[in-house]
Amino acid sequence: MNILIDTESPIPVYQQIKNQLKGMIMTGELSKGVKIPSIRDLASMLGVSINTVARAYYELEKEGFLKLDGRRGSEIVDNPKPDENQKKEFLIKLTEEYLLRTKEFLYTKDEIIKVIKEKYDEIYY
Amino acid sequence: MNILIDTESPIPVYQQIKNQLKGMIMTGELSKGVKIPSIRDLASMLGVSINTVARAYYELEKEGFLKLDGRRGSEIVDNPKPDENQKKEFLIKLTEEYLLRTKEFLYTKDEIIKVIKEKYDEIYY
DNA sequence: TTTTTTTGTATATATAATAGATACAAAATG
DNA sequence: CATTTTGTATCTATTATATATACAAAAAAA
Repeated sequence: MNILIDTESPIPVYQQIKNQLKGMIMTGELSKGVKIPSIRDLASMLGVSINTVARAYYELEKEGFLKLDGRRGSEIVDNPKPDENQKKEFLIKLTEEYLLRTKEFLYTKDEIIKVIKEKYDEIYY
Repeated sequence: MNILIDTESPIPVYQQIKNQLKGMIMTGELSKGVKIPSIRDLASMLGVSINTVARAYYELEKEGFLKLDGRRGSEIVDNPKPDENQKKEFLIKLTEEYLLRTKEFLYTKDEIIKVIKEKYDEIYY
């Protein structure tokens, strides 16, 4: 369970947790039936309050990724295939946001693509 | 004066304004001595409150980019050359954050670069 | 000059989001 | 049983963002 928290990021912590878990679920790194750490344990591992993790889990449950089964712990209930349309839209939205932010220094297209190529493998593997 | 506001973005509006202006100043698109729109005019153009633009201008003044001269309007007082190291670091940080967020759906390098190429011109011009 | 408009500024407020501490009850564990 | 561990609920602190509105000085118009 390798979750990275960036406190400098404008993305709230509960979302960072949620999104990284979601990625692990959709790729099958966390697969159906697997028990995930209790809210308390993960909170303690990450050094955040239990409510922060609880919110991440709660939203993942709402989206059908896992089940918070009473007080029996939490486990993955589905590894949905990402909706291709939604996936495409998401990338577009993230990219627009990203490029807008780069305008603080105004980079050339080539500069940006170069860094993407350099960082991609580092982040993805 | 082409400033884009993304209300969906986690980046606050006043920062979006500030950062895009900063970009224009550093590239010389807005150069020394140029009068920039009044706080009210820009606020009205962008559809935000005057305080939001005022905050952007105020912070740019604090950083030495422009002067809010009493009630005589606002003008650019400097076109600092971006520190190349800082500029490079900034792009790397943004890119890492961006790629980390894309992991919610896991894209190929080519998918990402394709969208970057498609969106770049749209955002930059 | 006098009046009107336009400027940046200050204040007070609404709203929302984030995250935390803490207590609770049900289930699992021993 | 008793204890520990679970998710849940509640209440609160803090901060950030953005707004409306009023103000006074300067500029522009009359």
